[in-house]
Amino acid sequence: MHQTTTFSNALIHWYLRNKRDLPWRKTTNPYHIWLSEIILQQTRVEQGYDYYLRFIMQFPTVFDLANSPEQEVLNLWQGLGYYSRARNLHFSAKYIVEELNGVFPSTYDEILKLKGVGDYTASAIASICFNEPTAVVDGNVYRGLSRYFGISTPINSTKGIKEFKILAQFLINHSNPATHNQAIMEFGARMCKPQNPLCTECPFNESCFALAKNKIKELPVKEKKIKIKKRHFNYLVLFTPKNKTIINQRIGKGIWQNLYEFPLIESKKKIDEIELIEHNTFKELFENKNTIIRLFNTEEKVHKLSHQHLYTQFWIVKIDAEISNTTDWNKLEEFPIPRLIDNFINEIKQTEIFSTFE
DNA sequence: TAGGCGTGGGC
DNA sequence: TGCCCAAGCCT
Repeated sequence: MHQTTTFSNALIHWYLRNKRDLPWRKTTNPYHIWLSEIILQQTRVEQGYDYYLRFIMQFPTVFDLANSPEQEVLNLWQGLGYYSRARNLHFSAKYIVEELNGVFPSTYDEILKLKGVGDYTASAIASICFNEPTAVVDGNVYRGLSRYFGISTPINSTKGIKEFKILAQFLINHSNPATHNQAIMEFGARMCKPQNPLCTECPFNESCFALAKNKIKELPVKEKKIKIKKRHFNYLVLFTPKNKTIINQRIGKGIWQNLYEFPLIESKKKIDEIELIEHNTFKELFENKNTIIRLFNTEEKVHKLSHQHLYTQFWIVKIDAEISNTTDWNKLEEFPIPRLIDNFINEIKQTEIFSTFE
């Protein structure tokens, strides 16, 4: 017990002198901490920082979040990725308001029931906001513990997940779990980094297993590599005489659920204009219409997701008459759209294709 | 349970 | 360039 207290005290001592000044570290409001934790899942601080400030601004309380339409939440989340986080955030806000009278749950077990909240996030909120001594185990903690103690159990195996949780729980400082948890994560993020950790200035460098055995680069161990799927996307980008286009919402499972995009034709491989206009989706939209088609990008634009590479062609389709179910080009910003589409829109707005309609 | 789910930065 | 990684969770 003495040893573990020493470990935590050294950690906290380092943290108090080296921690970054971050907005979510100035509050213990569970709603705010919850927002920050969801935003920061699999996301760097620098990337999530502005999103956090905008969410606090636009949805100051859980009631504001619960009472907004999902589309507004997704719109604010746009560009951050892993959009199920935003959908679950909104779902859980409604649950808190409707089932819990707007009172944020105050124990690990109750917090864990929120959709989108797993072991890590429940531990973080319970410790930071309610002083419950439940240890957080995120990527930083896996790395720090596996290196310092020399644990080579794969961190993404069932066995490893259990093992590291038990160790982290053993090490936690019961008199100050909030600071301990934030300290061990900050330590992994800033000192025991994945590449080029700062071992020479590390407070644990005299007793670190990985440093002593020269195994910094081998730890932590992660098993399996994901297989990248290749897909070919063809977007039909309509321009009508009155500056309208068509966008659809993605429904069902898969990527970008509930976000919007141009009409999509997916193909097994790269296709040309002949194959495009023979496709049913194209016919349903434009058969018997006067169309002028032009491929916007001669090289397929490759958009890389964590599990898929999207080889994308944007087809400009101009017609000479208005049709139904269109959206004004100037109102696209009201819809949540994936980065790939957003990038394209910003690009085309700078071309003569767009300016001829202005 | 293993696979699916975004985006951006670092080397 | 290609690969790894980032305050994970859901099904």
